[in-house]
Amino acid sequence: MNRPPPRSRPTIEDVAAESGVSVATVSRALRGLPNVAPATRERVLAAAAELEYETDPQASRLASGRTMTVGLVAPLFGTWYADRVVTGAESIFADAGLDLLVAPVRDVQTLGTFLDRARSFGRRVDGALLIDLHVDSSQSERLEAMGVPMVSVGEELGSAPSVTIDNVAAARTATTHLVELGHTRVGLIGGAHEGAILSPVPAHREQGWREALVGSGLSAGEDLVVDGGFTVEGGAAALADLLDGDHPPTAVFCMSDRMALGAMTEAWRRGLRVPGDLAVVGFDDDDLAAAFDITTMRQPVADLGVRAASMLVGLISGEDPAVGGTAPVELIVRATTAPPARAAPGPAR
Amino acid sequence: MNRPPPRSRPTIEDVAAESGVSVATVSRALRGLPNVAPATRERVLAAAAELEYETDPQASRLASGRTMTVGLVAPLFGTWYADRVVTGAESIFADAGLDLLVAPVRDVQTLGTFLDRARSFGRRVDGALLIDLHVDSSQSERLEAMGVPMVSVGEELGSAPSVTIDNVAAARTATTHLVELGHTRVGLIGGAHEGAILSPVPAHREQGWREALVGSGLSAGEDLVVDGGFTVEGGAAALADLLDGDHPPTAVFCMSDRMALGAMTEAWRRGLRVPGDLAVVGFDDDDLAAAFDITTMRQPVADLGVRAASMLVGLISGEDPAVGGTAPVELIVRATTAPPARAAPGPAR
DNA sequence: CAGCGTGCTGTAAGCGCTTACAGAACGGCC
DNA sequence: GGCCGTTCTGTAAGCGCTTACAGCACGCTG
Repeated sequence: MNRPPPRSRPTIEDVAAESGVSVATVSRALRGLPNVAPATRERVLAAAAELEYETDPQASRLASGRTMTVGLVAPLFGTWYADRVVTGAESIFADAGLDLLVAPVRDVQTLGTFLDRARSFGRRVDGALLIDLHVDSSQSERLEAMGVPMVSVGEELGSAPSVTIDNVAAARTATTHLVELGHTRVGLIGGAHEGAILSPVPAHREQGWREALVGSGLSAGEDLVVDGGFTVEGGAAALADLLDGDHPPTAVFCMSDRMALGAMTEAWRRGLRVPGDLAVVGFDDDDLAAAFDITTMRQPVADLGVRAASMLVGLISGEDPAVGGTAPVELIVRATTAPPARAAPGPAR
Repeated sequence: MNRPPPRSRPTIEDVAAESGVSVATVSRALRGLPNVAPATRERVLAAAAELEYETDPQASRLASGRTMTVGLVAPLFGTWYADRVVTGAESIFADAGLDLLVAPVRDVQTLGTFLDRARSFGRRVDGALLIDLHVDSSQSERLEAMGVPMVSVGEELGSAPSVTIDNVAAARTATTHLVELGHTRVGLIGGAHEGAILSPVPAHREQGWREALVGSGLSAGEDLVVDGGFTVEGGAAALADLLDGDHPPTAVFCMSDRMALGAMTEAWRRGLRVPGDLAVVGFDDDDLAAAFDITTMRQPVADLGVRAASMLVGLISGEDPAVGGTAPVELIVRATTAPPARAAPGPAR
């Protein structure tokens, strides 16, 4: 079936022989532990370098009980969000010498199969980063079965510390921006996450939208709320619904940039100008927001990754369970917001 | 019967004791090896189930020399392409009991750091899947240092077998589609991959475009070729260049759907109708192509992932090095292509 | 009935590290 | 000088599996 490695690699014993010390000392020297005389350490390091020795990770893992690996539980590929989080996190993990084992979880089904083998997964990692993952309480219990420290990014998740943003405040800021421009009918394009697992995040954003409107004495009626499914097409369809209503809005706050883009294309198709006839605010500040010059709420996603990774590394090395954190969200005003045409009639542009 | 061992996790020895056989037999039974009497196997399985025994992966790896892990080396993390490939590949790997270790390689720099530790990475995996990764010959050499079987997806890569598409033929098909509609000036929006590592793929697609035009006696001049950098913004800028030229095209073939989308928005901004005033063909059939109803060349990306993963699993278990494969590409005609307005004047629609 | 292949099981030697514990060398202190 | 604390180093016992090899029982064959 399988053949052993082509050439026998040097073992720790070879290094010990080469440098004239015991394997224990080599192990200590190589790992930078104290209680090794500087001269000895140098000799060991030289020998290791000369032999091109590299510690066997499997042996080290078995002996130490540490896997030196962290799990990434996420809809890892394909989403801008997870990508940015990982971008931020990976260097932290790399610095800590931790490998990245992924558990792609992209829908209810893959989540189920993951949860089924959570215990097994837990044996392969020292900790796990849960990205944009929402589970109910029974699933949360199965998650705990992993038996390793975890940190959640983007969602509050059971007892695990989390790194998130204040979605209510962010939505309030976005909506207030539109209100301050003079809009009095501000639609909301949101929805449940497509994963079909109900996340509280959309609800929080809706709450922020509502607070901003109600606080200004404006309507936050149900006729202003449409589900866009967090997709481009959904955003387009949602705006169509909104515009076909009795009392269409002059502005919309979308819970994602992709939906904002969808809404914009629907507006264009109808011959409406953005922002002249319709102001649009997105959420995320992803690559498309930049490409289409969309006013949006910028999440410091890479930074969330950094924070979460640092926290996880801390937990793994036995530090006190941190309380989690909330990162700031910033309004980025670009080309898709302006006062309503009627309120401030001016040159077409 | 009832064991009150306050032990942490059960070991294989516990299972052996419980089922009254030796650890060797337990090991064989659990792994489905032959030479185990059916009755014995059943007894072992029952004992393992009762004790909730699960093989320790680290110990197994050390003893067997197999890591039961594959590496995922992907340059454009978070891209639709890598996402689809992994989606296809993961179930194959899961079925083979292989874990997924990722090496995010998103630009020249991360590629460099990865190559530096390629040897080390190779000790942690039994094989590697290289997604959309292009390297020059010296880098290719460092890749080989991994010392494990590899399969490349999307790019020909040194001596590793690869699973790709016929980019020349695909581009030819796309361009021919436009020519057959009656277009005589067909622009090309392409470019090098953003990774700044030169890939032969764009060159192949350009060749296909050229072949189609030249074969029909049409111009394939340099003034029809613009670099769009494989981004939405780049696509928009590229089309702007094209349209500002002396003899603008009535159709463009874009090497990616994202650039096609960019081109379309630029056309819209100028008041041009797609496909009426400008026909557009993209490449990939990614999520945006569907959302914007873009005519495009569909790559069976998930299928590439499946093929590549299967091939890699084969290689790992010592099968003959397969020769790689070429997957079919399909023209998906949607709403962005039509005969040129002048050639076939018709209802505005 | 000796001889032998076949099918199953057990013994035990690793796999290459980490780490508890013991030992050695040394200097300071009473 | 005896005693003790410090530092550094070595010994060796695992970590929990896999697997080469040996052994054994059995049924056939000649």
